[in-house]
Amino acid sequence: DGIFNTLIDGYATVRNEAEALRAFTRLKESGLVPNIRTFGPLMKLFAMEGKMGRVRELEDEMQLWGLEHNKVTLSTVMDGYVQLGEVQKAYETFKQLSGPRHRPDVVAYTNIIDAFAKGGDMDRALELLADMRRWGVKPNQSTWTVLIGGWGRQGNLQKAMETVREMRSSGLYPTVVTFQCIIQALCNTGQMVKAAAVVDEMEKVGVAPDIQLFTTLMDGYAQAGDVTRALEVFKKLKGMGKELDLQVYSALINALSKVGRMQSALAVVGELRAAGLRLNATVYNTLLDGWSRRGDVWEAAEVLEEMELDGVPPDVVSYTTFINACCKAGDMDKAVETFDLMRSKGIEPNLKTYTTLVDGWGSARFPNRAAAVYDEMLAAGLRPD
RNA sequence: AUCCAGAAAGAUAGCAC
Repeated sequence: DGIFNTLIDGYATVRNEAEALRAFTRLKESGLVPNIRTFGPLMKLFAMEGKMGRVRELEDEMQLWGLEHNKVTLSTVMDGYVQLGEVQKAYETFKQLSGPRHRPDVVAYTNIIDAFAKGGDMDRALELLADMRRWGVKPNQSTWTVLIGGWGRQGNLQKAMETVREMRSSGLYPTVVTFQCIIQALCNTGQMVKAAAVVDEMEKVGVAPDIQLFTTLMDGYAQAGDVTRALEVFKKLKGMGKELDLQVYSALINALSKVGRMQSALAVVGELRAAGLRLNATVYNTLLDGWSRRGDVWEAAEVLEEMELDGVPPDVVSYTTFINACCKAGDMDKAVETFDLMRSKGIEPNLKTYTTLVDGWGSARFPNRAAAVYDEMLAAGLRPD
C-alpha cells in the first residue's frame, strides 16, 4: 500500500519537490487515500526550506482528509520554525505536543532545546532539559550535542566541556558531531592549539574525524590567518584517501582568497574540477571576494560573467560582494549600476547590500547619497541591526 | 545490535566590535 508513500519519501529525501508533489498527485488520482506518512515527508521537504506557508497548506489538506497531527509531523513543523529562527512559533508547536493524550518525546524535546540554544537562550534550553528529565524522557546524544553546540556558539568552552562531562556521566559518549561542536567553539575563540589537541584526543578514544570536522578545523585555521596549517589539514585529508566534497575545497579556496593568494585558489579550483565537482554560487562568491579584496574589480567582474555562462546565476551575495569591490575601488557609478542590475534581475538587496552601499557613499564623502540609500532601505522594510 | 515519515555539525558578502 505504501508505494506512493515510499516514492514521496524518496523524492523528499533528495529534495526533489516537483517529483514528490507529482507522486502525491498520482496517489490521489489513483483513488488512494493519503495517510499521515504521506504528509510527513512532504512537510519535512517544505519545513527544511523554511517554506512554512506550504507546510500550513499541507496541514489544511491533512485536516480535509480527517488526519490529525502526530508527534512526528508536529516535530517536523517545529523544526521548520527552528530553521527560521522563529523560536516563539517553535515553542507554540512544542506545546501542542504536550496535551493530555501525548507527551513530547526525546526528539521533540531535542528540537525545542535546539531552538532555544540556537537563539542563544541557554537558560530556557536548560529549563527544558530539566523538564524532560522530570517527565522521565532521557536525553540522548543529539540532545547533549545540541546543548554543547549552543555553548560552543557562544564561545563558552567552560560550559561546553562541563556539558560533555555531564553527558559522559549519564553513560553517553560524544559523537563526531559533538567533537565538531567543541572544535568549532575553540576555533571561534581563537584556540587553535587546543582544537588540534582535541582532534588527537578523539582519535585516541576511537572516534574518527570525518570530512566535516576537518572542514571546521581548516576554516578555523583560515580565520586565524594560518593558511599553512589549513593546507596541512587538506593534505592530510587527501593522504587519507577520503573523497573530498565541495565544501572542503571551498573552505580551502576561502583560506587562500582571504590572504590574496588567488593563483593558489585557482589551482584548487582546478583540482576540484578534476575531481568531477562543479563550482556552485558559494565557491564563485568566494573567488569574487578574493579578487575584490585585492582591489581587482576587473577580475571580479569576470567571475560574475563566468557564473552566468556556467549556469550559476549570481545571487544576492555575489552582487553585494561586487558592489563592495566597486565601493572600495571608489567606483560608485559601477556600484549603483550593479545595484540596479541586480534588482532588474529580481534579486532583492538585503541589509548587507544596503549597508555596503551606504558605507560606500559615506567613504566617498557623499553623505546625502548615503542618507538617500539608507532611507530607501527603510522604505524596503529593512531595519538596521 | 536496534532503528530508519521527525531532531544535532562544516564553506561565501557589509558595518560595528
